[in-house]
Amino acid sequence: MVLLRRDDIDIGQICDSGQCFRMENMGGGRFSMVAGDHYLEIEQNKKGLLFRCEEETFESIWKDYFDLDTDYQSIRKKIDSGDSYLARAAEFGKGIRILRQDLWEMVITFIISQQNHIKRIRRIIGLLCEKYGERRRCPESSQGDRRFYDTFPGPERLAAAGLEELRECNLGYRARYVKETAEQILKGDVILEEIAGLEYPAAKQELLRCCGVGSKVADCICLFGLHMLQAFPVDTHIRQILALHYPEGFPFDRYQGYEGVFQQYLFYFDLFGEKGGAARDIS
DNA sequence: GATCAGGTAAAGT
DNA sequence: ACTTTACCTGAT
Repeated sequence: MVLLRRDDIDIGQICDSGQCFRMENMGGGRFSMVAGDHYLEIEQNKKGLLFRCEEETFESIWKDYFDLDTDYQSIRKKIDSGDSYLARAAEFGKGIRILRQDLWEMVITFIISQQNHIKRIRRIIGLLCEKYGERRRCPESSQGDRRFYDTFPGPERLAAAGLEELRECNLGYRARYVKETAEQILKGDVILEEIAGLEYPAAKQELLRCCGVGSKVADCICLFGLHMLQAFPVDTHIRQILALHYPEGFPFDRYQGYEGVFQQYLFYFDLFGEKGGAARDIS
C-alpha cells in the first residue's frame, strides 16, 4: 500500500480524459485499472491517493506510469495570461497527467478509437481483452468486486485471429486494421522498439505506415504511448475548439514541447467543462 | 430514420 | 496532389 499526499493528480479526470480506456470508476473515489498485464486499484479522497499495491511495485511501475516526476504546474505557468479560455481549461483539468502507457496497446487502442466515442471504445477493448488476452487473478490486496482481469493481447495473438472472429468484438471495419497492423508488427515490417528511439516527426511517420493509422491516431500514439508531449492530436472536437476560440490560430510556438498537454486540457474542458463545449456552441 | 461519433483507406478528380 | 466516399456499430 502506498499513500500519496498530493493534489496535482486526479484519477477521475484521467479516467475520463480519453487517453486510457481500461480504467474503471467504481464509485466512492475508487478506481480499478488494467495496464498491459498489471491490475491496480486506487482510492482517492481529500487526504490523497491510496495505491493498493506493494511499495516496490509502485516504485517500479506506477510511479512512472502516472508520470509523477513531471511538474505539470510549471507547464501550466506558460499559459498566456491574456488567454482566459486556455487558463480556464487548464485550471479545470489540472489533475490530468499524460500517462506512460504501453506503445503496442496504444497503437491498437487508438486504431479502435477512430469514428468512435469513449463508451464504445471501452466496450470494444474490453471484449478484445476478454477474448484474446490472458485471464489473471486480481492481487490479494484488491477490495473491488472484480476477482479476475484480462491482459491486453499481444501482436501474435491478434495477428492469428480470424477477421470474422475479431468482428465479434464489435470492431466493425476496424477489424481489418487491427489484424493487419498486428501482422505488420509481428513480421517486423513495423518495429515498435525502434520507433521508441526516434524523435517525434520520424516516430509519427513510421507509425503512419500501420494500417488504420492516420495523422490523428499517430499523434495519439505518440502522445500516450511514447510520451511525446509535443504531439497535438487534432480531432473534430479540437478542430471546432480551434475554429471557435482561436480564429487567428492557436499559439503553438508559445507552448512548444508541451502542445499535447494543452490539447488534453482543451479536450477535457470541451467534454466536461462549462455549459456544453464548442461542438454544441456552434450550431 | 437520418445523422454522427475523438478518421482512414481507397477510389475518384 | 488534393477531394470525395464508403465504412461497422450504436446512440440520439
